[in-house]
Amino acid sequence: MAVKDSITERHIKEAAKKLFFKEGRFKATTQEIADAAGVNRTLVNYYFRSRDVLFDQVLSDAKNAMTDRLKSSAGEENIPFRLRIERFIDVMLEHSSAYPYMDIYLVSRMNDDINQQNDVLADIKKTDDLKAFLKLIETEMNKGTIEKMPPVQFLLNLLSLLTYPVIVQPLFKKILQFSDRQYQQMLKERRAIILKTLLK
Amino acid sequence: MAVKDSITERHIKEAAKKLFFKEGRFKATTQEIADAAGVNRTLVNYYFRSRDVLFDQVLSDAKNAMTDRLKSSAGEENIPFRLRIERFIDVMLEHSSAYPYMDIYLVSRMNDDINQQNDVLADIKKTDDLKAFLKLIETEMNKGTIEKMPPVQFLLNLLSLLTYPVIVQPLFKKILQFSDRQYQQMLKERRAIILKTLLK
DNA sequence: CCGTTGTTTAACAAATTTGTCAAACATTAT
DNA sequence: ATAATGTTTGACAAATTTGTTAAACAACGG
Repeated sequence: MAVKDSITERHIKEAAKKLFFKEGRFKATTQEIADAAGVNRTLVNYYFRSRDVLFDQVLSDAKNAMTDRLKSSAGEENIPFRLRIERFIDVMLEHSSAYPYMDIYLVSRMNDDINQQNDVLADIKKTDDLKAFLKLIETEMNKGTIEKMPPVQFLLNLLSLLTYPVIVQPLFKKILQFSDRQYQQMLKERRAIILKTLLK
Repeated sequence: MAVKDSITERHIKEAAKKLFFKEGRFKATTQEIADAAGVNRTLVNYYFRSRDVLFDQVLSDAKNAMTDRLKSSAGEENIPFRLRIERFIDVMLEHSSAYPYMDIYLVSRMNDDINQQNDVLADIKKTDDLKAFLKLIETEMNKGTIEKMPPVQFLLNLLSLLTYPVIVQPLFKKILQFSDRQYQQMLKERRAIILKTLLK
Protein backbone atom coordinates (compact mmCIF):
# COMPACT_ATOMS: atom_id res chain seq x y z
CA MET A 1 0.00 0.00 0.00
CA ALA A 2 2.97 2.22 -0.68
CA VAL A 3 2.96 5.51 1.21
CA LYS A 4 -0.67 5.95 2.14
CA ASP A 5 -0.26 6.88 5.77
CA SER A 6 -3.00 5.59 7.99
CA ILE A 7 -5.31 7.59 10.18
CA THR A 8 -3.59 6.55 13.38
CA GLU A 9 -0.23 7.48 11.97
CA ARG A 10 -1.56 10.98 11.40
CA HIS A 11 -3.20 11.00 14.80
CA ILE A 12 0.10 10.22 16.46
CA LYS A 13 1.98 12.91 14.61
CA GLU A 14 -0.75 15.46 15.24
CA ALA A 15 -0.73 14.57 18.93
CA ALA A 16 3.02 15.06 19.07
CA LYS A 17 2.71 18.43 17.37
CA LYS A 18 -0.03 19.45 19.72
CA LEU A 19 2.04 18.60 22.77
CA PHE A 20 5.22 20.19 21.42
CA PHE A 21 4.00 23.21 19.49
CA LYS A 22 0.75 24.06 21.19
CA GLU A 23 1.30 23.05 24.79
CA GLY A 24 5.05 23.53 24.97
CA ARG A 25 5.56 20.14 26.63
CA PHE A 26 8.99 19.48 25.18
CA LYS A 27 9.68 16.52 27.43
CA ALA A 28 6.55 14.62 26.45
CA THR A 29 7.18 10.87 26.37
CA THR A 30 5.93 8.50 23.70
CA GLN A 31 3.41 7.26 26.22
CA GLU A 32 2.01 10.75 26.67
CA ILE A 33 1.89 11.26 22.92
CA ALA A 34 0.12 7.97 22.43
CA ASP A 35 -2.36 8.90 25.15
CA ALA A 36 -3.00 12.25 23.53
CA ALA A 37 -3.60 10.43 20.26
CA GLY A 38 -5.81 7.88 21.98
CA VAL A 39 -3.84 4.91 20.76
CA ASN A 40 -1.64 2.15 22.10
CA ARG A 41 1.93 3.26 22.66
CA THR A 42 3.51 0.51 20.60
CA LEU A 43 1.81 1.95 17.54
CA VAL A 44 4.34 4.72 17.71
CA ASN A 45 6.98 2.11 17.04
CA TYR A 46 4.85 0.34 14.48
CA TYR A 47 4.40 3.45 12.38
CA PHE A 48 7.60 5.34 13.08
CA ARG A 49 10.01 2.59 14.16
CA SER A 50 11.47 4.78 16.87
CA ARG A 51 10.72 7.82 18.93
CA ASP A 52 13.49 9.72 17.18
CA VAL A 53 12.05 9.12 13.73
CA LEU A 54 8.74 10.60 14.88
CA PHE A 55 10.49 13.53 16.46
CA ASP A 56 12.50 14.17 13.33
CA GLN A 57 9.38 14.19 11.21
CA VAL A 58 7.82 16.66 13.60
CA LEU A 59 10.94 18.73 13.37
CA SER A 60 10.85 18.60 9.61
CA ASP A 61 7.27 19.82 9.61
CA ALA A 62 8.25 22.66 11.90
CA LYS A 63 11.04 23.67 9.57
CA ASN A 64 8.69 23.67 6.60
CA ALA A 65 6.14 25.71 8.50
CA MET A 66 8.87 28.15 9.43
CA THR A 67 10.03 28.70 5.87
CA ASP A 68 6.43 28.91 4.67
CA ARG A 69 5.76 31.58 7.21
CA LEU A 70 8.77 33.57 6.17
CA LYS A 71 7.68 33.15 2.56
CA SER A 72 4.36 34.67 3.45
CA SER A 73 6.23 37.93 3.93
CA ALA A 74 6.24 38.03 0.16
CA GLY A 75 3.13 38.96 -1.80
CA GLU A 76 1.94 40.88 -4.79
CA GLU A 77 4.40 43.54 -5.74
CA ASN A 78 2.05 46.43 -5.89
CA ILE A 79 0.26 46.57 -2.60
CA PRO A 80 1.13 49.29 -0.10
CA PHE A 81 3.76 48.49 2.47
CA ARG A 82 1.43 48.95 5.39
CA LEU A 83 -1.09 46.52 3.99
CA ARG A 84 1.65 44.05 3.36
CA ILE A 85 2.84 44.23 6.92
CA GLU A 86 -0.70 43.90 8.14
CA ARG A 87 -1.15 40.70 6.17
CA PHE A 88 2.12 39.33 7.41
CA ILE A 89 1.10 40.12 10.96
CA ASP A 90 -2.18 38.34 10.45
CA VAL A 91 -0.44 35.25 9.14
CA MET A 92 1.92 35.27 12.08
CA LEU A 93 -0.79 35.85 14.64
CA GLU A 94 -2.86 33.03 13.27
CA HIS A 95 0.11 30.75 13.32
CA SER A 96 1.25 31.63 16.80
CA SER A 97 -2.19 31.16 18.22
CA ALA A 98 -2.24 27.67 16.72
CA TYR A 99 1.38 26.76 17.44
CA PRO A 100 2.81 29.26 19.91
CA TYR A 101 5.84 27.17 20.84
CA MET A 102 7.04 26.16 17.43
CA ASP A 103 9.97 28.60 17.31
CA ILE A 104 11.11 27.59 20.74
CA TYR A 105 10.78 23.96 19.88
CA LEU A 106 13.24 24.47 17.08
CA VAL A 107 15.59 26.39 19.34
CA SER A 108 15.20 23.77 22.02
CA ARG A 109 16.07 20.99 19.60
CA MET A 110 19.12 22.88 18.45
CA ASN A 111 20.25 23.39 22.02
CA ASP A 112 19.62 19.80 23.01
CA ASP A 113 21.85 18.45 20.37
CA ILE A 114 25.14 19.42 21.84
CA ASN A 115 27.93 20.39 19.50
CA GLN A 116 25.56 20.71 16.57
CA GLN A 117 26.45 17.26 15.30
CA ASN A 118 22.99 16.81 13.89
CA ASP A 119 22.65 20.19 12.30
CA VAL A 120 18.97 20.45 13.06
CA LEU A 121 18.47 23.21 10.53
CA ALA A 122 20.67 21.82 7.77
CA ASP A 123 17.99 22.32 5.14
CA ILE A 124 16.66 25.69 6.22
CA LYS A 125 17.89 28.69 4.38
CA LYS A 126 17.42 32.36 3.91
CA THR A 127 14.79 32.20 1.25
CA ASP A 128 14.65 34.59 -1.64
CA ASP A 129 11.32 35.74 -0.31
CA LEU A 130 12.91 36.76 2.92
CA LYS A 131 15.66 38.57 1.10
CA ALA A 132 13.04 40.36 -0.98
CA PHE A 133 11.18 41.31 2.17
CA LEU A 134 14.31 42.77 3.72
CA LYS A 135 14.95 44.68 0.54
CA LEU A 136 11.44 46.04 0.59
CA ILE A 137 11.86 47.16 4.16
CA GLU A 138 14.98 49.00 3.16
CA THR A 139 13.14 50.73 0.35
CA GLU A 140 10.46 51.90 2.75
CA MET A 141 13.10 53.27 5.06
CA ASN A 142 14.57 55.27 2.26
CA LYS A 143 11.08 56.53 1.46
CA GLY A 144 10.88 57.62 5.07
CA THR A 145 7.79 55.54 5.84
CA ILE A 146 9.53 53.78 8.69
CA GLU A 147 12.41 54.56 10.97
CA LYS A 148 15.83 53.94 9.45
CA MET A 149 17.72 50.95 10.80
CA PRO A 150 19.25 47.75 9.46
CA PRO A 151 16.32 45.90 7.87
CA VAL A 152 17.11 42.80 9.89
CA GLN A 153 16.46 44.81 13.04
CA PHE A 154 13.05 45.78 11.77
CA LEU A 155 12.27 42.16 11.04
CA LEU A 156 13.40 41.08 14.48
CA ASN A 157 11.34 43.87 16.04
CA LEU A 158 8.32 42.63 14.19
CA LEU A 159 8.80 39.00 15.11
CA SER A 160 9.62 39.84 18.71
CA LEU A 161 6.51 41.91 19.21
CA LEU A 162 4.43 39.18 17.64
CA THR A 163 5.83 36.10 19.25
CA TYR A 164 7.21 36.81 22.68
CA PRO A 165 3.96 37.76 24.39
CA VAL A 166 2.42 34.51 23.24
CA ILE A 167 5.33 32.43 24.42
CA VAL A 168 5.43 33.89 27.90
CA GLN A 169 1.69 33.79 28.31
CA PRO A 170 1.63 31.38 31.28
CA LEU A 171 4.33 33.37 33.02
CA PHE A 172 2.90 36.82 32.53
CA LYS A 173 -0.64 35.76 33.18
CA LYS A 174 0.61 35.02 36.67
CA ILE A 175 2.80 38.08 37.06
CA LEU A 176 0.19 40.49 35.79
CA GLN A 177 -2.63 38.60 37.48
CA PHE A 178 -4.56 38.38 34.25
CA SER A 179 -7.26 35.84 33.62
CA ASP A 180 -7.17 33.71 30.48
CA ARG A 181 -9.78 35.93 28.95
CA GLN A 182 -7.93 39.11 29.85
CA TYR A 183 -4.67 37.89 28.40
CA GLN A 184 -6.34 36.73 25.19
CA GLN A 185 -8.03 40.08 24.87
CA MET A 186 -4.73 41.84 25.40
CA LEU A 187 -3.10 39.69 22.72
CA LYS A 188 -5.86 40.60 20.29
CA GLU A 189 -5.23 44.26 20.85
CA ARG A 190 -1.60 43.80 19.98
CA ARG A 191 -2.26 43.77 16.25
CA ALA A 192 -3.00 47.48 16.34
CA ILE A 193 -0.31 48.15 18.91
CA ILE A 194 2.37 46.53 16.82
CA LEU A 195 1.36 48.50 13.76
CA LYS A 196 1.38 51.70 15.75
CA THR A 197 4.76 50.88 17.22
CA LEU A 198 6.51 49.93 14.00
CA LEU A 199 4.81 52.16 11.44
CA LYS A 200 4.20 55.40 13.17
CA MET B 1 27.63 22.91 60.50
CA ALA B 2 24.13 24.16 59.97
CA VAL B 3 23.52 25.64 56.53
CA LYS B 4 27.01 26.38 55.25
CA ASP B 5 26.68 24.92 51.79
CA SER B 6 29.82 23.32 50.47
CA ILE B 7 31.68 24.28 47.36
CA THR B 8 30.54 21.25 45.42
CA GLU B 9 26.95 21.93 46.34
CA ARG B 10 27.29 25.35 44.79
CA HIS B 11 29.13 23.92 41.83
CA ILE B 12 26.29 21.55 41.13
CA LYS B 13 23.64 24.22 41.34
CA GLU B 14 25.66 26.59 39.17
CA ALA B 15 26.15 23.85 36.62
CA ALA B 16 22.42 23.21 36.53
CA LYS B 17 21.73 26.90 36.05
CA LYS B 18 24.31 27.11 33.33
CA LEU B 19 22.75 24.23 31.42
CA PHE B 20 19.18 25.41 31.92
CA PHE B 21 19.42 29.20 31.76
CA LYS B 22 22.47 29.76 29.62
CA GLU B 23 22.48 26.84 27.24
CA GLY B 24 18.78 26.16 27.13
CA ARG B 25 19.27 22.43 27.67
CA PHE B 26 16.02 21.82 29.48
CA LYS B 27 16.31 18.06 29.31
CA ALA B 28 19.73 17.88 30.91
CA THR B 29 20.08 14.77 33.07
CA THR B 30 21.66 14.67 36.51
CA GLN B 31 24.62 12.95 34.91
CA GLU B 32 25.11 15.84 32.52
CA ILE B 33 24.79 18.33 35.32
CA ALA B 34 27.31 16.43 37.42
CA ASP B 35 29.67 16.32 34.45
CA ALA B 36 29.31 20.04 33.92
CA ALA B 37 30.08 20.54 37.58
CA GLY B 38 33.01 18.13 37.38
CA VAL B 39 31.76 15.94 40.20
CA ASN B 40 30.45 12.45 40.75
CA ARG B 41 26.79 12.10 39.95
CA THR B 42 25.79 10.66 43.30
CA LEU B 43 26.82 13.91 44.91
CA VAL B 44 23.69 15.39 43.44
CA ASN B 45 21.77 13.01 45.64
CA TYR B 46 24.09 13.57 48.57
CA TYR B 47 23.55 17.32 48.57
CA PHE B 48 20.04 17.61 47.20
CA ARG B 49 18.51 14.21 48.02
CA SER B 50 16.75 14.10 44.67
CA ARG B 51 16.85 15.57 41.24
CA ASP B 52 13.55 17.33 41.86
CA VAL B 53 14.83 19.13 44.94
CA LEU B 54 17.74 20.51 42.92
CA PHE B 55 15.41 21.51 40.12
CA ASP B 56 13.08 23.24 42.53
CA GLN B 57 15.92 25.23 44.03
CA VAL B 58 16.98 26.26 40.57
CA LEU B 59 13.41 27.24 39.86
CA SER B 60 13.25 29.23 43.03
CA ASP B 61 16.39 31.12 42.08
CA ALA B 62 14.87 31.85 38.69
CA LYS B 63 11.76 33.24 40.30
CA ASN B 64 13.79 35.47 42.57
CA ALA B 65 15.86 36.70 39.66
CA MET B 66 12.67 37.42 37.77
CA THR B 67 11.15 39.54 40.53
CA ASP B 68 14.46 41.28 41.10
CA ARG B 69 14.62 42.18 37.47
CA LEU B 70 11.13 43.56 37.49
CA LYS B 71 12.00 45.50 40.62
CA SER B 72 14.88 47.06 38.76
CA SER B 73 12.28 48.89 36.74
CA ALA B 74 11.93 51.07 39.80
CA GLY B 75 14.54 53.66 40.69
CA GLU B 76 14.95 57.16 42.02
CA GLU B 77 11.84 59.16 41.51
CA ASN B 78 13.33 62.16 39.85
CA ILE B 79 15.28 60.92 36.90
CA PRO B 80 13.95 61.46 33.39
CA PHE B 81 11.81 58.71 31.92
CA ARG B 82 14.17 58.08 29.05
CA LEU B 83 17.12 57.57 31.36
CA ARG B 84 15.07 55.25 33.46
CA ILE B 85 14.14 53.11 30.48
CA GLU B 86 17.75 53.10 29.39
CA ARG B 87 18.85 51.76 32.74
CA PHE B 88 16.15 49.14 32.73
CA ILE B 89 17.20 48.06 29.26
CA ASP B 90 20.79 47.78 30.42
CA VAL B 91 19.81 45.61 33.36
CA MET B 92 17.76 43.40 31.10
CA LEU B 93 20.40 43.15 28.43
CA GLU B 94 23.03 42.19 30.95
CA HIS B 95 20.75 39.59 32.41
CA SER B 96 19.69 38.09 29.13
CA SER B 97 23.25 37.80 27.95
CA ALA B 98 24.07 35.86 31.11
CA TYR B 99 20.85 33.82 31.30
CA PRO B 100 19.05 34.08 27.98
CA TYR B 101 16.74 31.12 28.59
CA MET B 102 15.56 31.89 32.09
CA ASP B 103 12.13 33.15 31.07
CA ILE B 104 11.55 30.17 28.87
CA TYR B 105 12.73 27.83 31.55
CA LEU B 106 9.99 29.15 33.79
CA VAL B 107 7.42 28.83 31.05
CA SER B 108 8.70 25.38 30.24
CA ARG B 109 8.38 24.29 33.85
CA MET B 110 4.86 25.63 34.00
CA ASN B 111 3.92 23.79 30.85
CA ASP B 112 5.54 20.56 31.95
CA ASP B 113 3.55 20.37 35.07
CA ILE B 114 0.25 19.48 33.59
CA ASN B 115 -2.88 20.84 35.21
CA GLN B 116 -0.92 23.30 37.31
CA GLN B 117 -0.94 21.03 40.35
CA ASN B 118 2.39 22.37 41.47
CA ASP B 119 1.70 26.04 40.93
CA VAL B 120 5.24 26.74 39.83
CA LEU B 121 4.81 30.47 40.38
CA ALA B 122 2.87 30.33 43.62
CA ASP B 123 5.13 32.85 45.29
CA ILE B 124 5.59 35.26 42.42
CA LYS B 125 3.48 38.33 42.40
CA LYS B 126 2.92 41.62 40.70
CA THR B 127 5.29 43.64 42.78
CA ASP B 128 4.57 47.16 43.88
CA ASP B 129 7.59 48.20 41.87
CA LEU B 130 6.05 46.81 38.74
CA LYS B 131 2.79 48.56 39.47
CA ALA B 132 4.67 51.80 39.99
CA PHE B 133 6.47 51.28 36.71
CA LEU B 134 3.21 50.78 34.87
CA LYS B 135 1.84 53.90 36.50
CA LEU B 136 4.91 55.83 35.45
CA ILE B 137 4.50 54.66 31.87
CA GLU B 138 0.92 55.87 31.93
CA THR B 139 2.03 59.27 33.17
CA GLU B 140 4.50 59.55 30.33
CA MET B 141 1.80 58.68 27.86
CA ASN B 142 -0.35 61.45 29.21
CA LYS B 143 2.60 63.78 28.88
CA GLY B 144 2.82 62.69 25.24
CA THR B 145 6.37 61.40 25.51
CA ILE B 146 5.37 57.98 24.27
CA GLU B 147 2.56 56.59 22.19
CA LYS B 148 -0.69 56.06 24.07
CA MET B 149 -1.63 52.46 24.76
CA PRO B 150 -2.37 50.28 27.76
CA PRO B 151 0.80 50.44 29.88
CA VAL B 152 1.00 46.66 29.96
CA GLN B 153 1.35 46.69 26.19
CA PHE B 154 4.27 49.04 26.43
CA LEU B 155 5.91 46.77 28.99
CA LEU B 156 5.38 43.73 26.80
CA ASN B 157 6.76 45.60 23.81
CA LEU B 158 9.85 46.42 25.79
CA LEU B 159 10.39 42.91 27.08
CA SER B 160 9.66 41.38 23.68
CA LEU B 161 12.16 43.56 21.88
CA LEU B 162 14.74 42.78 24.53
CA THR B 163 14.33 39.09 25.00
CA TYR B 164 13.07 37.40 21.87
CA PRO B 165 16.10 38.05 19.66
CA VAL B 166 18.33 36.50 22.30
CA ILE B 167 16.15 33.46 22.69
CA VAL B 168 15.96 32.66 19.01
CA GLN B 169 19.62 33.32 18.41
CA PRO B 170 20.53 29.78 17.28
CA LEU B 171 17.56 29.69 14.95
CA PHE B 172 18.00 33.08 13.35
CA LYS B 173 21.74 32.80 13.11
CA LYS B 174 21.02 29.96 10.72
CA ILE B 175 18.13 31.58 8.89
CA LEU B 176 19.92 34.88 8.39
CA GLN B 177 23.27 33.19 7.81
CA PHE B 178 24.93 35.28 10.46
CA SER B 179 28.14 34.34 12.16
CA ASP B 180 28.36 34.35 15.94
CA ARG B 181 30.18 37.62 15.79
CA GLN B 182 27.65 39.17 13.45
CA TYR B 183 24.71 38.15 15.58
CA GLN B 184 26.36 39.44 18.74
CA GLN B 185 27.10 42.71 17.03
CA MET B 186 23.50 42.96 15.89
CA LEU B 187 22.27 42.32 19.42
CA LYS B 188 24.51 45.08 20.72
CA GLU B 189 22.99 47.53 18.28
CA ARG B 190 19.55 46.69 19.55
CA ARG B 191 19.90 48.91 22.60
CA ALA B 192 19.68 51.98 20.43
CA ILE B 193 17.12 50.40 18.12
CA ILE B 194 14.79 49.60 20.98
CA LEU B 195 15.01 53.11 22.33
CA LYS B 196 14.32 54.53 18.91
CA THR B 197 11.39 52.18 18.43
CA LEU B 198 9.71 52.79 21.75
CA LEU B 199 10.59 56.41 22.49
CA LYS B 200 10.55 58.14 19.19
C1' DC C 1 47.13 8.25 67.42
C1' DC C 2 42.21 7.55 67.41
C1' DG C 3 37.56 8.84 66.83
C1' DT C 4 34.33 11.82 64.84
C1' DT C 5 32.40 14.07 61.09
C1' DG C 6 31.75 15.16 56.61
C1' DT C 7 32.81 14.04 51.64
C1' DT C 8 33.46 11.13 47.68
C1' DT C 9 33.22 6.90 45.18
C1' DA C 10 31.68 2.52 43.02
C1' DA C 11 28.47 -1.04 42.95
C1' DC C 12 24.01 -1.96 43.06
C1' DA C 13 18.81 -1.42 42.99
C1' DA C 14 14.72 0.85 41.49
C1' DA C 15 12.13 3.45 38.40
C1' DT C 16 11.12 5.18 34.05
C1' DT C 17 11.13 5.13 29.23
C1' DT C 18 11.79 2.92 24.93
C1' DG C 19 11.86 -0.99 21.76
C1' DT C 20 10.63 -5.94 20.24
C1' DC C 21 7.87 -9.76 19.38
C1' DA C 22 4.30 -12.98 18.87
C1' DA C 23 -0.39 -13.52 19.11
C1' DA C 24 -5.06 -11.54 18.50
C1' DC C 25 -7.90 -8.95 15.63
C1' DA C 26 -9.86 -6.78 11.49
C1' DT C 27 -10.46 -6.16 6.59
C1' DT C 28 -10.48 -7.47 2.08
C1' DA C 29 -9.81 -10.33 -1.92
C1' DT C 30 -10.03 -14.80 -3.72
C1' DA D 1 -14.76 -19.87 4.08
C1' DT D 2 -10.13 -19.00 3.95
C1' DA D 3 -5.88 -16.92 2.84
C1' DA D 4 -3.40 -12.72 2.78
C1' DT D 5 -2.44 -8.37 4.51
C1' DG D 6 -2.31 -4.83 7.53
C1' DT D 7 -3.45 -3.22 12.37
C1' DT D 8 -3.66 -3.42 17.33
C1' DT D 9 -2.56 -5.34 21.70
C1' DG D 10 -0.09 -7.17 25.82
C1' DA D 11 3.89 -9.30 27.62
C1' DC D 12 8.42 -8.92 27.74
C1' DA D 13 13.31 -7.14 27.06
C1' DA D 14 16.58 -3.48 26.70
C1' DA D 15 18.15 0.95 27.62
C1' DT D 16 18.34 5.02 30.18
C1' DT D 17 17.95 7.67 34.20
C1' DT D 18 17.55 8.12 39.07
C1' DG D 19 18.16 6.75 43.88
C1' DT D 20 20.50 3.94 47.74
C1' DT D 21 24.05 1.92 50.30
C1' DA D 22 28.33 0.64 52.19
C1' DA D 23 32.92 1.38 52.06
C1' DA D 24 36.94 4.40 51.12
C1' DC D 25 38.87 8.71 51.90
C1' DA D 26 39.99 13.24 53.97
C1' DA D 27 40.20 16.66 57.54
C1' DC D 28 40.14 17.93 62.16
C1' DG D 29 40.00 18.01 67.22
C1' DG D 30 40.87 15.73 70.98
